[in-house]
Amino acid sequence: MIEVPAREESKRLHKNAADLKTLALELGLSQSTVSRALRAHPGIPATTRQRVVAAAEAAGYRPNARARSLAIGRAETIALSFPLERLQLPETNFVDVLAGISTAVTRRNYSLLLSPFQGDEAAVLRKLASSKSVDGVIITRPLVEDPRIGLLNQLRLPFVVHGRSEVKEAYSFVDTDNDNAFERLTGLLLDYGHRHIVAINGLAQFRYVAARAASFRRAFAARGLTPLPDAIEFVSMTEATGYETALRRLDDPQRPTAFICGSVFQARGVYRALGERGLKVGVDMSVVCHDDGVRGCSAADFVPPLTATATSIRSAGEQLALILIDLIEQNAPEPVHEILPFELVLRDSVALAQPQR
Amino acid sequence: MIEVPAREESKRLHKNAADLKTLALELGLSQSTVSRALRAHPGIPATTRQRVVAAAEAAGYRPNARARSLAIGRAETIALSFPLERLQLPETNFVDVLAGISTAVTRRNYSLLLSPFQGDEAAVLRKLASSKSVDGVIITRPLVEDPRIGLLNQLRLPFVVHGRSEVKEAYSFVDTDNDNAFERLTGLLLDYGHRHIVAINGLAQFRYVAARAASFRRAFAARGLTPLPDAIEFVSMTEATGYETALRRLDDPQRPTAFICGSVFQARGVYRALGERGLKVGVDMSVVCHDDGVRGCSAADFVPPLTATATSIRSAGEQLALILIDLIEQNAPEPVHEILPFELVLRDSVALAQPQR
DNA sequence: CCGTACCATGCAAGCGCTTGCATAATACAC
DNA sequence: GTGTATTATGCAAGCGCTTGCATGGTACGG
Repeated sequence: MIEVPAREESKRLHKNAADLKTLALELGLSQSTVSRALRAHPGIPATTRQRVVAAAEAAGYRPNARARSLAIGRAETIALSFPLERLQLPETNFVDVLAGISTAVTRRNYSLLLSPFQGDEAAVLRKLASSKSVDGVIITRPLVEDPRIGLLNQLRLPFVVHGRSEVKEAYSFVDTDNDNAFERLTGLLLDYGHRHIVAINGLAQFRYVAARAASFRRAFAARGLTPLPDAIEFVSMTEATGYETALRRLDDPQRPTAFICGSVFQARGVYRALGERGLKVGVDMSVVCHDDGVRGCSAADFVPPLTATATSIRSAGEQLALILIDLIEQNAPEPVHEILPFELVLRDSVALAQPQR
Repeated sequence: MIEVPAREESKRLHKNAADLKTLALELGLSQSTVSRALRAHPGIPATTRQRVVAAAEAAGYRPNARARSLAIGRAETIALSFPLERLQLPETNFVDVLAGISTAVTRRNYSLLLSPFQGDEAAVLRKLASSKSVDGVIITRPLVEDPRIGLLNQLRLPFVVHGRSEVKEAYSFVDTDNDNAFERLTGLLLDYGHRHIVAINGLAQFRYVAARAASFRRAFAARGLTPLPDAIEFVSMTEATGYETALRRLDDPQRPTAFICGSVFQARGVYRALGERGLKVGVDMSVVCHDDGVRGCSAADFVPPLTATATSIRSAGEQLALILIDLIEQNAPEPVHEILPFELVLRDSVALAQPQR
């Protein structure tokens, strides 16, 4: 029996036991037992566990995360690596992914470290790996041949990619079904009789852009048709480029009858251009879009409402985090590949193609 | 002289020295010296330092952040506590703050932990404090009487508030100059002859909302006028509420001649409502807005462009992080109060009030 | 050549937690 | 009553770094 001095007793009331040691002392137990009790290790009888848990709660004790992570060799933290610009532009997709990641990370009792970079992402990844500040990392926007995949494999830092790359190495990813979404949108316009369709796509370096371009052509091919050689525009995903591109194509003597946009932002720009040229969406011109936008900047709020393929970017974020944590905890020995479905939401932005003008 | 076995030598080439110990061994120095050299402590001669730094770089060595933070008692990490919804809605302000925080945190060689909550923020803050995962926290959207301030002071967790509260306790904050911005906008409309102005404000529980309401009245008072009793609407900061509120006020027999909005989102809703009622902004009706929006959803892109007060939310974020880190590192013993200026950008959304209808 | 400085480096004790192994205590079988 | 399982708990060695203090070595003035 250990004599607990009265001082200790009063201490318990006054200050939160910040310490495993103090807590153990107060309970008259060893640190090991207390530690194991808190983690519900087998071999600790329920009565002891309850006593310990109650005391910990009363004292407001929580294990020091730094010490714990040093001891167990894991930080129970993952990082999201991203170019800082994705926070500067109104990249709602990114924010949506972030929301999904946050949710899942919290649910699994992990923490999320934000790791923005400007310029040299590889250096940041190297630093994350060698300083062991996180157990794994999520990377986004893979290039067609993305060097980060090789690097991370070599650094042995668990990672998951949002999107796919064409590299031969093994890696886990979560991606939306771009391939079929763009094909579906294109098919829709073709079935409405449109032939001169302009696809406002993203920048060619990204894999998903290539995938979308291919899907576009596939939809034509499936109907025994061929798009015009300059049907696809490879530009950035902003309102401004959507606007400029649309304007340029509208002023072309060969004016298209429909636009497919890669994002709501581009679509917003297209709407603006059409407005300026006095063309009514869904009457004089058809517009569709991949990416439904997020609440408040949503395709549904366009005037007229925009027909679009919607995917839950948020759940992509959740999957990314969950898969990464599984990878870290070895629950998933094999690389995981997940392709999320999309949904086509018909609204009022598509008209039957004019017979001929 | 220590005999370094050949194996060690080859090891150096093959695998990155993950360890202070190994690195020290390779250099024939003690851990202390290597550690101090890397941190550029005084007392380590330059030649030694260079040798050590070179070896560390060659080996790709970076101190284990977990061990370091345990040893120094700091995590060199701060958290941003926020309600998860702020990532779900297109809260561009929030993202802008986040961008600013990210930038500053990175610049100071700290890390940023994202700490979203749903429901009980106090519990999350308590956990952050007791598990010592971060050295400090940024909180946002203070209430008029915000209990978090007392809590954090009591937990002795350094913190900075984005915005102000009315609590008596000491705390550091960064805020925009809401007080004067709303007054300026109101004054502008009054000077254009408007008298029946509706202010679409935020929810009353937030301190900045109260501040804006007061400024609104102050502008009237400064001209010997009084706003109508129901001039101020306390609603949420979304497009939908902007729309609904505007519609309701437009259909009121006492139709206002001008609207002031608390955010671009509300303003977007107002524009939509006006469109539906066939009213032309800047001709039949005047609209101004506090908050310039961010690129791509900016007041400048409205049709017609929206007159607004602009503040750099991003630099608010930077200040928040910098101040917090100073607080943590004791560079700022006193609470810091920073009020950021705004700028009034005149565009085309304001007309002279009709003589009388 | 000695004493005092000062310089360059090392020793070892933490930081607070986890965990393999050991140990005391109890239960059970015979 | 003895031997063996089983149970409940403790010991102590880390995890990899920092840092106060100690130490051996060199420089320098007298």
